[in-house]
Amino acid sequence: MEQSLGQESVPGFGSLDKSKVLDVRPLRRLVPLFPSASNNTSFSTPQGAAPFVCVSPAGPFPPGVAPFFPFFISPESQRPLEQNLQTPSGNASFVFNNPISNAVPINSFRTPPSAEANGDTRTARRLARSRGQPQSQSGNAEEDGFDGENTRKVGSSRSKFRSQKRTRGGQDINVALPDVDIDAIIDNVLTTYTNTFQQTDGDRESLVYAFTSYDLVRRRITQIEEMKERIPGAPRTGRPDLRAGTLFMNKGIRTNAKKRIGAVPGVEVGDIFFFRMELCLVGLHAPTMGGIDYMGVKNSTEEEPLALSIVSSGGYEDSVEDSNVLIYSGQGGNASNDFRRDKEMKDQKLERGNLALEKSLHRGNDVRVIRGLKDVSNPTGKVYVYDGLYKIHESWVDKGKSGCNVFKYKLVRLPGQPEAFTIWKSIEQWKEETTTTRVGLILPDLTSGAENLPVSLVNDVDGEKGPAHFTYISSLQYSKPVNLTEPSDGCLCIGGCLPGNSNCSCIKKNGDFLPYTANGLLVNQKSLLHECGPSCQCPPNCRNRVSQSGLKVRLEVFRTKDKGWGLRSLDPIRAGSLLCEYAGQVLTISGVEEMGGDYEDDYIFDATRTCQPLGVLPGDSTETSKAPFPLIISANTAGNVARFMNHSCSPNVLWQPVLRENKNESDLHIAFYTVGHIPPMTELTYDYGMVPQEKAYHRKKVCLCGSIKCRSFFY
DNA sequence: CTATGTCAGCAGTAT
DNA sequence: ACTGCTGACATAGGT
Repeated sequence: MEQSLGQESVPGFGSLDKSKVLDVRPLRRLVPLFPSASNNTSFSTPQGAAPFVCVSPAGPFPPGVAPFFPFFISPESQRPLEQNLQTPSGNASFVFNNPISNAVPINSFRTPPSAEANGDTRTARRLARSRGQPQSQSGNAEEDGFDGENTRKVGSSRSKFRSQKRTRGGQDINVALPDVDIDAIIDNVLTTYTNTFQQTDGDRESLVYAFTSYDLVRRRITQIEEMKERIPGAPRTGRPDLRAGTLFMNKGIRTNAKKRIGAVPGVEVGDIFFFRMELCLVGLHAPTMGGIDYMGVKNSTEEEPLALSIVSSGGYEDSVEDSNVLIYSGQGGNASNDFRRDKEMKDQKLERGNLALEKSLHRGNDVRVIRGLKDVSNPTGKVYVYDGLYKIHESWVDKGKSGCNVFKYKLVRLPGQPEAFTIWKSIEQWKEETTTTRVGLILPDLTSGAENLPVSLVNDVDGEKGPAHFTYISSLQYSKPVNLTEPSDGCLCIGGCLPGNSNCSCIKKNGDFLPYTANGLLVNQKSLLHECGPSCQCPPNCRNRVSQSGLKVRLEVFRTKDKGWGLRSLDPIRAGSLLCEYAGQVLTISGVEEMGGDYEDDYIFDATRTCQPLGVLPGDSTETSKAPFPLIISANTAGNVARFMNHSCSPNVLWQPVLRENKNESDLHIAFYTVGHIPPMTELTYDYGMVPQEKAYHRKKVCLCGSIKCRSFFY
């Protein structure tokens, strides 16, 4: 699918000699670096680019500059600074361009009832939703004891596992389902939320926390659901997005529960979402399915409904060439997408959302627009982009396909807002055109085909023609094998490892969980992740080999304003996605120490470094990453895109030690996963962390990440 | 592999 | 009680 893209879209670089290494100083550092004497080599870019040798010292961090929050930030240039301002005390000090008028509580914002009321009254029986596996013809299907009501509660006296044998395609598998207490996790999230955050509207930090925890819980529920899928008769919770949503809404782990006209505090133009429930959670758009959100607003005389936000998902043929204009169809009339009613089309009526849009046209209030697009990484799914405020310019009635009346509304984007949807359009073109005229493009693929996707190199900031040249390798290079302390054997899952299979030794090592969801998202950060490796029987596409599959999103090395080169993505990325691993040459400890104090390498990844745990499910696992043995990687002369990732004290990417099963040698890798959803063109950063012992190759550097949590230096 | 169909879901609004 | 620009999967149709 994606594999073919790489070579074909990179014309003219096949002749490049990847073995040529330019020796120039790295750029990601914030300390002044001056041209080294080492000369460039015969490597030449089409533009005759000179290797980059120097990064100007960055001045003191300018006051008032946007603090860096994880996973929401669009490129700085596209953000109005004042939107990110916060007082050090954590009090929200957002600047509202649109004063909130007539904020009204949502009447269904329930106060948290007792934990028992949280949805378990339902008897979700979604039985024959199998993916080809035989359903309950096995005799013991009914006696498994899953009673639906208590599955998620931790039974104090219950055994840790409920398991049963069943045959599947002649192969005996043992399905185990560890008890997981989602309610306890939620309670922990709630405690952190209420204790740590002010929850005043406009506090982006609490919004980010609620939002990130939501997806963590959603992934966790998904993981458990995928195990249950393989146990006949086990009750199915159904959609994890809704399930997690209900829990969060009922507990009040959400922001902006009051409806309002105009901008929503804490939500920034360009923020992306992957579920409609996420829009509800942050107060951007309340209806879980409906396309138009509105509320009654008091006029001088009476109350009238006004439109607040719309979600445009292309379901009603709304598209228009100008991406600042949106033609939106009213709601109603199309009974065809609802099986409960007849399939006839009807005339739309001027009621509900349609009436609100009409009133908003006359009142002239701002309307938030969320654009739904097909998600590249997950073709069945959608990604929602908050495209900022629009105004309704006109409305009319059209005849739909079946001759019925359809209301149409023309919305025009307010000027002066950060770019959001338009940048997506540009990216679409950049990716398709091979002879692109993109400003600042230096190389269409700096990997020269070494990855399955091209990685572009751009600089639209200054005159630098590119980073120091290095050999592009996509994984680790060992000078000699390292012996494992505990030699281990791989698993025997010939068809691939499946969730809940307690016979799989790799799954066992991960605490009986397959650490990834079916679409390859990391469920949670672990101190050490066990993937299948060379000694396993499973195929390369095994679900427990996510970090081995190469790049999945279109990455780009770009020139930052003050931090040298950086890494970003052209594609939107879901929370928990694999980004890449840290490739380079594995150094032996003794080898490094022999080099003594003179050894300087800014491309060192030392797996003994420690970071604040990130993206960890509260109450589930609070471990920080810990490698089972020392691993020092140098990407100085050979490495991959990871070497361009800058440090941040509020990162949007986490690193994770991954052990791939191998009998005789160590096969420890460092893989990077996204903490939250990341919009296109957002710089990707991780926490370089602290090192236990400062050595020659750990030089202290001044941090300019700009986060309110900034520790001011890193290694 | 793209389009259309099926179906349970849920928050919110309307009655 | 009713509504809806869901979301995941299944099936059908196309190249």
